[in-house]
Order: sequence, then C-alpha cells, then structure tokens
Amino acid sequence: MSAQAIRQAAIRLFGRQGYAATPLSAIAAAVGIKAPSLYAHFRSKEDLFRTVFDEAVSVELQELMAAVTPEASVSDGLHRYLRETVGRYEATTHLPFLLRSIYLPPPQLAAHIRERDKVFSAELARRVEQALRGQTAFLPLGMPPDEAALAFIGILRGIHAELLYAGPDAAQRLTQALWRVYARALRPDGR
Amino acid sequence: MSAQAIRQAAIRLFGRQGYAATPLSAIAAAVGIKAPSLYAHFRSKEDLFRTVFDEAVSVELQELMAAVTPEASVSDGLHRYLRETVGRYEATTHLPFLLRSIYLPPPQLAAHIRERDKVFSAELARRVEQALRGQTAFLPLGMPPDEAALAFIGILRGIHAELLYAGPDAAQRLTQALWRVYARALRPDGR
DNA sequence: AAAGGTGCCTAACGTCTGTTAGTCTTCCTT
DNA sequence: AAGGAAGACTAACAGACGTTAGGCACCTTT
Repeated sequence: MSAQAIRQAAIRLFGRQGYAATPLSAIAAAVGIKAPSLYAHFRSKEDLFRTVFDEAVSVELQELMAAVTPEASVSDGLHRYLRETVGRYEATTHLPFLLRSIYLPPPQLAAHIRERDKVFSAELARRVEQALRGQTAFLPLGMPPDEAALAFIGILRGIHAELLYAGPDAAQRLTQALWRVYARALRPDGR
Repeated sequence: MSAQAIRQAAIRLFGRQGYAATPLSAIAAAVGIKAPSLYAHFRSKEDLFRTVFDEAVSVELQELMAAVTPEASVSDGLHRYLRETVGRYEATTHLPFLLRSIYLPPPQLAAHIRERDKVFSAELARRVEQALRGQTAFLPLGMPPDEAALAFIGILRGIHAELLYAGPDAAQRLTQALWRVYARALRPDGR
C-alpha cells in the first residue's frame, strides 16, 4: 500500500538532491511516517535505491520503444524522442532521477547502475541505427549510418546535460537548434 | 607551502567522488596530515570547496581564451577547443572537478557555483558567436550565427556528458562524429 | 473468539564526520 | 638568545545518519 508511496518519494528526492544528500528520514517524512518504519518495506537504503532505479529504467525503456519504432520515419521517431525527453523531464520524476543516477552514480551503487544501464543503452543504439537505416529506403543519407547514429546519441547527451544544467526551457531551445543541425547534415545534398 | 598540496588533493578527490562523498580526512590523508590540521589553512570544508572551485573556473577560462581567439578560424578555434576539452579531461584534475560541480552541484554550494559559472558561460557564448561571425567574412554560413552558436554549445554539452558517462575514449569518438555533423550543417551548400 | 501477520511507533546504538580546544615543536625574526 | 607566529598533533564534542530491538494497534484468517 504505502510501499508505492515510498518508491515515489524516493525517486523524487533522490532525483532532486542525489542519493548521498537524501537521508531516509526525508523520504519517510514525505510519506508521513518515521525513518525506521521504512524497514518494514525495504531491507536497506541501497535496496530501496536499486528497486526504484530498476523501475525507472524499465519505464524509460518503454518510452523509448513507444517513440522509436521500426516503422516510424526519422523525424517521427528520433526527433519525437528528443522532444518528449525534454517534456518528460519536468512532467515525470523518473527521468531527472535516471539522468542524475546514470551520469554521476553514487560510488557504492555504480556497478549495479552500470549493469542495468547497459541494457538501455544497447537498446537505444540499436533502435537509432535501425531508424536511420530505414530512412535510406526512402532517401539516401548524407553520411554513413553508424556515424549518424553516434552523432544522434551525442546530441541526446547534449540535451541531457542541458536539462541537468539549465532545465527544460533552455533544453527545448537547444533541442530545436541541434535537430536543425542534425537534419541538415543528414541530407545527401545539404539541400 | 602545503596549502597548495591541499588544494590539489581536494580538486582531485572532489572531482572523483563528489563533495559529499569526500570526507576531510581523505583530503588530509592524501597530503599526509590529520583532518584537524586542515583548519590551519581553511576555515571550513565549504570554504575549501569555494577556493578550489574559483581556481578551477579561472584555469578553464584561460584555456578557453587561449583556444578560441577572435583571429582563429572556426575549425582552428571551436574544433580545437572541443578536442582539447577531451584531452584535458584525463590530463588535468580541474576539468573533471569542474564538470561534476557544475552539472550536479552540492545543494548548499549551488548558489556560489552558479554565480561563478555565469561568468564562464557568458564568455563562452560570446566567443563562440564571435568566431562564427568571423567565419562569414570568408564563407557565408548555412544557418543563422546565433542558432549555430547555440548548437555548438549543445555539442559541447554532449561531449561533457559523454566524458562523465563513458570517459575520454568514447568522448573522442563522439567528438569526431559530432564535429563532422556540425561542419556539414554549417556549409551554405551542404557540399 | 483466538491467533497471527502487517505496519507503524519510540528508544537506542554505533559509526562517521565536521569542527573546536589546547598543546607541542619548528623556524624565522628581532 | 628570546619571542612569536606557523603548522602540525591528540582529545573530544556534537550532530547526522543508517540500522536494530522491542512493543503496540489493527485487520484478516481460522
């Protein structure tokens, strides 16, 4: 019952302040109980983190699969995923938490995080390249698909960093500029 | 004498493990003294952080000014700064420290960090746009300079994120791919 | 109605960490 | 040679934090 509320509060607070800077007492207070009561639901602070991290990864994985499908065109798929990423950063709690955890993990949990993240990263890379190769069925690319895929992931990282650094508004402007650069570079004749 | 050694150790450890996860005893041990002895040189842990952060900002500012001069061409200036950023990430201690502090600051120090970083960000934006406008003296741009400047900063952020996420080797490959995309988008005819 | 589990509480422990107080040695200055 | 600052030490405190122990109320099951 309240285990769900605890997970939500943990994601929100870990995402905002980081793992080390979030005491269990803060999570407990957010759901209206005392810190020791958390131990009726989780074995330890690390256990709580692992639980919510795995949950957040699987949510983001579903978002990715919904946005970037093999059938969608590049602008319907890749561009949409970029825009939705920015939107989800303020609309959800799992994305801020995820970005923070992945880019600067708490040392003791780094191994677990890296392991789970590999699944997501591999799926991301696979889908991006798939989307780009699908594109060439209609229109040849101005550059090799593997290089274009690498650059897309770099652009996604730039948007991640801007989200962490300056928030969704700045990241939205950046997304526009980066996508225009990217789309222009993909055209075989540069238009 | 040893105040310098303390600053170096602090930058290295804060950069590797973060502010909260680095006890003063670790910094003291790194220079061969005990934790309370640090108070002969600094008023508090926060004071130590502020000192080394300001130092790191000023070092990076000088690097920027050396790489991106008004006279240099876009590829001599902007491209060089990207490549040197990746190189400095493993060759120096101040850049890992700086990226970590700026993207995910310790809450109590966020105000100070943001304030000092504004100076650097403003100078960065100014120089990038200057370099791009200088470019049009030789060759017109394929897109508006302010948009191209924004995209460049986004690309720099992508490289920052990749440095944090995967380290210098992956970041170097990413830099190549992103610069090729960027340079292609800048050409008036796309070549 | 009895029994047992669930979920919360308070009290408390042990550890870690930033910080202060007080002392001793070393070295430069006068 | 005397004096004093610099810079290190040990001892100790106070607070925060994760965690455990033990107990109490409520609800479901039998």
